[in-house]
Amino acid sequence: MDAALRAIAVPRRRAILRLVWSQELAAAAIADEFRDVSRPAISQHLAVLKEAGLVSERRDGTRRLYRANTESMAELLAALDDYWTSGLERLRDVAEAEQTRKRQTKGHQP
Amino acid sequence: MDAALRAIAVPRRRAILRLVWSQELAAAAIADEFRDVSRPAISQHLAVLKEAGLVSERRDGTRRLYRANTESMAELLAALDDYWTSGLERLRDVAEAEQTRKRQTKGHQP
DNA sequence: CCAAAGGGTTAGTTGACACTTACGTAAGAG
DNA sequence: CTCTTACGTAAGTGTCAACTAACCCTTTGG
Repeated sequence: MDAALRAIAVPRRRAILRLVWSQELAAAAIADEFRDVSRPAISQHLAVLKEAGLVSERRDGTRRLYRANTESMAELLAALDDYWTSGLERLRDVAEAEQTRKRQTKGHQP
Repeated sequence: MDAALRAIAVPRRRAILRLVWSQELAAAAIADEFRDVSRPAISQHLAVLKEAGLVSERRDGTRRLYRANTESMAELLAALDDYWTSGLERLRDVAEAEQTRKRQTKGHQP
């Protein structure tokens, strides 16, 4: 959940996600939509989104087609809905925040 | 929406939000939950959450009681739900632009 | 009035990250 | 094989933000 939330916290990545929400698009087609940013920047954003499980990649020759993983997004929203009301995991979250400060670069998902 | 998303993208702030989700808590009481971080840090997080409209502040003497604004959170989730499916008319243009570019590069290079 | 409790604010540091340019790599086309 | 297309990766840079330490407001009690 942490990776997905950090991913969509960046406006540019939300815009990318919206572009590939209802159909597959090649990396170049996505990059062409953002003239104020270089193509590698878009590629890096796509890598973050893929790492967070929010988009899926499919190869077609030299091209790479991206598509939003709407299922993961639905799961994220459902998880957010439950997050605040489930008091049982409060202590775990405090501990998690503690870990974040000490080992800032490492992340893992269950 | 941008401010709220950036606010909950930080694990520490999510933990704070959960603490004040179902109960009012004073700043000191919140800070006491996080032993690995200083009180001013919590105060700054609370300011960010308040700025994003996710928590409300109430003064009681010298103390300041915070509580999560559950309505704002519901609005955020609703806005997220709509975000991806709105503005879909642009996507067709993007797809057509890609097809046009493919045809042009295949037969004619400027 | 004065002092303490509660808590926000400022200055400065540090690490993460969104970007850039340059290079590397895989898959057709000629 | 060579060239081009389509993309990712590496290295470097600048900016932002999460943090700490020190300081500065309010409010209440004696």
